[in-house]
Amino acid sequence: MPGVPESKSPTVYDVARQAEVSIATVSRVLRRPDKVAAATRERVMAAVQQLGYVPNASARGLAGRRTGVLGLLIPGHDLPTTSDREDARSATGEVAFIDDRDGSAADPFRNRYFEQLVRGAEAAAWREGYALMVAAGRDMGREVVMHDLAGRVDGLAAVSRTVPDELLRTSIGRTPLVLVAGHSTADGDGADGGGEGADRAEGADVTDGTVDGVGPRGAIGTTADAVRVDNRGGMRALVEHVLTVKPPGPVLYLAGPPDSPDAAGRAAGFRDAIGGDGAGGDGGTGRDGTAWTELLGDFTWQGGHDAVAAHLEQDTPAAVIAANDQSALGALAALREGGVDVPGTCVVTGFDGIDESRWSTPALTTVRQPMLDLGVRAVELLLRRIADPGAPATELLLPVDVLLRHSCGPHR
Amino acid sequence: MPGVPESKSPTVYDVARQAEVSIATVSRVLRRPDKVAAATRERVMAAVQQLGYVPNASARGLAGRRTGVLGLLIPGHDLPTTSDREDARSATGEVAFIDDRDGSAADPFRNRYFEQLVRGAEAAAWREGYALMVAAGRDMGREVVMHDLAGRVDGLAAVSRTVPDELLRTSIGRTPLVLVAGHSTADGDGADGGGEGADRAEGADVTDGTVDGVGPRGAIGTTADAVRVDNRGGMRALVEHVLTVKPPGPVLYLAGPPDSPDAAGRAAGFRDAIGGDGAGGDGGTGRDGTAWTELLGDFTWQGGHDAVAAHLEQDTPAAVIAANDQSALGALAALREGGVDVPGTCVVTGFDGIDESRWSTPALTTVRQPMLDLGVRAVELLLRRIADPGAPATELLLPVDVLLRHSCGPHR
DNA sequence: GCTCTCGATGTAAGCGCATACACTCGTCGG
DNA sequence: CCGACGAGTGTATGCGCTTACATCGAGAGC
Repeated sequence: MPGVPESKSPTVYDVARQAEVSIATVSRVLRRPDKVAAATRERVMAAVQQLGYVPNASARGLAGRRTGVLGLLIPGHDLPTTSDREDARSATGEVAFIDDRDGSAADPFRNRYFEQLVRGAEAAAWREGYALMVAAGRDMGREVVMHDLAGRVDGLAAVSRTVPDELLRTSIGRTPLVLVAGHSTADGDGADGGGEGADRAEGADVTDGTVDGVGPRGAIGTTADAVRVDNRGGMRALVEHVLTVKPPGPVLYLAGPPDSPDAAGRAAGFRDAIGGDGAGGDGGTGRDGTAWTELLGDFTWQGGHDAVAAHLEQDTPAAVIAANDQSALGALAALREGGVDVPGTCVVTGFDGIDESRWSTPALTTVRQPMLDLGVRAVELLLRRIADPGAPATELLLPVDVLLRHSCGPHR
Repeated sequence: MPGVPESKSPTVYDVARQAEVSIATVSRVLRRPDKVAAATRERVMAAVQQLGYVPNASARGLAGRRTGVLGLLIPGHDLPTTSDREDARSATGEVAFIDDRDGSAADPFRNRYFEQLVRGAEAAAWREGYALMVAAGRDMGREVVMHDLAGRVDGLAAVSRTVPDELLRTSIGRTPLVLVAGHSTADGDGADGGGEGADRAEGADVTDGTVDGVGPRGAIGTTADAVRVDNRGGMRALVEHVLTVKPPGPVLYLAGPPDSPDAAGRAAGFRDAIGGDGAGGDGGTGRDGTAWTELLGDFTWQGGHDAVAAHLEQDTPAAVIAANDQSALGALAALREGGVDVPGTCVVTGFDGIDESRWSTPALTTVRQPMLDLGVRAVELLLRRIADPGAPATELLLPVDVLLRHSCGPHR
């Protein structure tokens, strides 16, 4: 290519020569323009433009001892569909016909909330002058991912349980770390089992280096910051609302599996709201006199359906509070089969905000995790930690969004 | 903190000293282990472990003249909800009650396919030893984003129309670039208006530095690689399928707005499939004798509904092929109102694969863009370009997925 | 008129790593 | 027994930038 200076990218030296200044001045113009005389500044800027100079981030990172990059580790696999469908299809290069009559093929990443997380984190990072690097935790080579990532970033936000705590601790080394409570069905959080008061729902910073090990903060828990979602407070708020709008009559709480931290947090929220006696049992009378019963579910449609159907044999509830959407949808079906009008006779609520909840009949009132916010807060926490590595571990408890829909009747 | 070596991160020098070798050997152990004697290698690895050494990516990038990072630029805004809901909410720290009876609040990023794109790109990048950096194009400071990004990555994949072509060209400079056709409703592609043959649908590489300027490749088009989605081929395949399963009777094509490249590509696909005469008009007889009519829609529910409702006054179609899902859903409603059984009397198809299509009654057969694939291919193309900067611009046309659902009856 | 101060700019020393090249020392063919 | 060879390792340089420090002038203060 004769004549065309297709050469290497220009460097500060090239700019300096062009502008007839030293490289230090070039650097100053770019980093702290106020430290340079206006005339000089303009001369340098002109040279930058003219040469199409783009600062080399590696060099900057090396010299400045910071990369200006934050990492976000989300759950994921190794191109799950690539080796199967994708590659096969692409090889033939033909349109694929997919039988989606059961709705299963619609999306390989159902309820894909991570886009929100990424966007929130990216925006927050950018706002503070950082770039965002994303990586998916994979089954194979996790150490490699982590190791690699750790060397590239100034700090790392990891969706909890994406990689084992153990690995986090060893691979990460000195890299600031923030744990992010992930999608509720994919991990545990909200296991706020202790005796904390209602103020935990206020989203205030809770400084604690000694949380009891439950939840996403295991072994590493005591040394890492974390952003969590307030399952308990969300359920409490939801139930309090339901109590004001439901028809007169008993309340049914459709619990989740006992070993799920999510289920535990939500159950605690329910008890907070219903109040009264029976806090330790499976039923009782709430502080406002409302009778309530707790049924054991397993987070599945069938489980919710069967439990409620069985219960209908003996009693008709005025409200079914389910610990998640799937079981709420099952309950909805059972009520329909039992001829119970929803929301006229009985209101129903779910938890999680899965896509299906929006399209059920009636549409399900549910609770959504603030994924965008999670991303934003995680980054904010991370930046705070980077700024002050010595600060005590902080836990942020984010309030949820309650989505009021038809299944709990007219609102307000 | 006395005693605790909370010092800086260890470097190759520390490892070298610990293992009693030179830094070159340490580097070799990490980069090309086969070049080092087994005993030495183990000694070094032990030191690495012991010190918790993590290579500094900036230094590596500087010395190696490559960052090992690819950039992905997706459309987006500046925390759209942050300054409003998020910040307001977080300030109070309380659970937000959102009236979602109309379904509008369910998700700030409806039909958010970008998670797929990111995952595909990330996985493909990782597979080749690269990390992925994502950035959202924002209204403000685009130059800054681009400039910054350009200095950080070895190559950049940009969803087309995320930033102006102009900016791409100037900011990017020498950085390898691949354009990615974005979500169909957000940008244009498939404007394969030229006289290309059916082979364009085969997903083969199409080498052309001289595409007519339509579509995402504007001024910069002739110099950048691109990955596109085959709207035309997708519609053609879909229509061919419909012709084999529909009841006897005429076909209605519900077109999109004339100025949309998407609409143009899909209309062309329809004509490819239906064949016969009338290729230039708004109706005719297909090559298999099927009568067809084209109605002008505008991609909206109402437009689809009204057009079909009006048409029903004079004729009952055996198939309604809509240029997108929204208008297909409108058509579905009009048919229901008109007492036309779907899919018994008339089959219906959409295009785009929006969430609603899955939950309509009957569920809508539609076409989905292979976002995961798009991400994978974009990265592959990018890597190819990085490897051979001098290669002619390549355009990849990806086949779509047809999601067969109840609205087009029993399949096969 | 001379020193002092301070703003503007230049000089030069790394930042941590990869790698070309030099060097050492067995091994092997002759 | 000697030189060529090659595997294994060390030395030294530079990647492009930031920044502490030195330098230089031009007013300000006396």
